[in-house]
Amino acid sequence: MGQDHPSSPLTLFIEKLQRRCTLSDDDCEALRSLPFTVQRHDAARYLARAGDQNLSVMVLVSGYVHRHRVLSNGSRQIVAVHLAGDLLTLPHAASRRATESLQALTPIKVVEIAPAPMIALSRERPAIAEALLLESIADASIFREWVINLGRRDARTRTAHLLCELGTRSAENDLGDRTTFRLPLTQEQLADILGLTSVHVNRTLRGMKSSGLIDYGNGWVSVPDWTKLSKEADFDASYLSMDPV
Amino acid sequence: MGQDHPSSPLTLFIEKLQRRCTLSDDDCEALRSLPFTVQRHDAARYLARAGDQNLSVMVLVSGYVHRHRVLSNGSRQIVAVHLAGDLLTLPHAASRRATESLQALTPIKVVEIAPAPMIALSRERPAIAEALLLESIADASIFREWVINLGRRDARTRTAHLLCELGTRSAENDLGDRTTFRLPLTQEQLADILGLTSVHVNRTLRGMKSSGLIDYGNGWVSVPDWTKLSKEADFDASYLSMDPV
DNA sequence: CGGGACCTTGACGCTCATCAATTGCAGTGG
DNA sequence: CCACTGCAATTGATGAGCGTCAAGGTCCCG
Repeated sequence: MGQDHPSSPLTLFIEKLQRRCTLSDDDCEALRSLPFTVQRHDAARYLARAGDQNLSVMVLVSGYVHRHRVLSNGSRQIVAVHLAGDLLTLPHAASRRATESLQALTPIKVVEIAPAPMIALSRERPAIAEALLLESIADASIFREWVINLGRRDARTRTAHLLCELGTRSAENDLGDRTTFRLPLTQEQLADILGLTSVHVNRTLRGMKSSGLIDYGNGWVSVPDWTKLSKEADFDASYLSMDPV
Repeated sequence: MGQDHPSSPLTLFIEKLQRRCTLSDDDCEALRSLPFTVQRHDAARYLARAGDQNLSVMVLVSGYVHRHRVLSNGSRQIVAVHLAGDLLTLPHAASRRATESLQALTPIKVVEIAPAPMIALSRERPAIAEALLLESIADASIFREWVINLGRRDARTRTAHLLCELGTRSAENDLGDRTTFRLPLTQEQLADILGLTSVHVNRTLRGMKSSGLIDYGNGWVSVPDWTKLSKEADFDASYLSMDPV
């Protein structure tokens, strides 16, 4: 369906893959010429629900998406935040049944690809299979960092760390500067990422604001002094960058 | 240069891969005939340290290994526990520099493979590339579950959930029954998995023991009533099993 | 101008951390 | 065989960090 020239909706995604490994022009062209559709969705729309089966492959073209689970005690935990350029459906490639839900945070555009051609392509082209593996490994690296964040950092450090990560990833995905980035999350959603309550997130953000660590409001964050914030956050970006340092 | 017949040290690993996707006899044979060495290490020995570069590919043949990071405030978080049959070095395949340390929990045997032949093999054989991708996705699924565990479950539920996971994974890796499995972790190490203190882990385990939820001691756990434990744990094994349900 | 998200703030309580002993147990060497 | 050592498990007392409950406040939008 959609096939913009010169910039396909997959451009951000392909550039992200190329930052991790080398894809030939042929490989990129093959990706771009996969049959796909572009879907638009409103904020809060579910792209998948825990338990869903037979999902298509989805790449986020613009906007923000989160992945979460609601527990039997009624609480919710967000396990991932996706930015434009991210591949959303790696976790669904292995198990038939999704274990978490995908939901839009903002109005979004998503590319949908049928699983079969995607699988066929990655079998034909080792470079693409490799890129997907590296993508999955990069995701896993972020999950492990979240485990560390939730396990061993207090509310303030934990919050600061999340902001550093999102700033860095925004910059990496070409969404701007790491010191000024969009944060389309309510304090309740931040709480569900950080394993806190919205009340405590509120106090924590307020504290960071009054210390001049961050400037925050209206869905945007700006960081006056990146070094200061990343020190408070115990943040080391190396878990995000896959290139040789 | 061990090359046992009929059971190669890679048997457990290959069987695990085959549970996730189909490998032809040729594929398996190709894996088995990769040049490798078998290393033995004592408990507490480091296989890799945060910051290390150029690591070889390692598969755990027997024993237990954990992956952890020490934070600047001195605390430690364990982000993974590996059982016999697990591939240990997927995270190192992408970034040159390890972000966490790998350390033996018990005396272990490890297969080491040079990265280059492994990479070459996965480029030649799409099925092997696919198996590695599925392995990585399965790992990531466990990490996300740990995020949920740390973020939104209290000490008792969280501990119960970990035990359910380790029981299930032990059974999956052919190390026995899910209701009676080895747990070669001190209470301090459990605390570093669960984001708690060893004191609190002690009280929690004690509480679970006196409720008859588990029987625990001497590096072993046995579960009198699996249904009861998994209810307390809010445990749903589907995040571990990659097969169609 | 009214309703509905979301943010903000205060008072209070509980889970879990901290600090500090004590006990048990396995290994080691005299 | 029995001190000696060292690590892990256990227990108690106290307190901090964060949760809970409840009540506004603010802003946007119809």
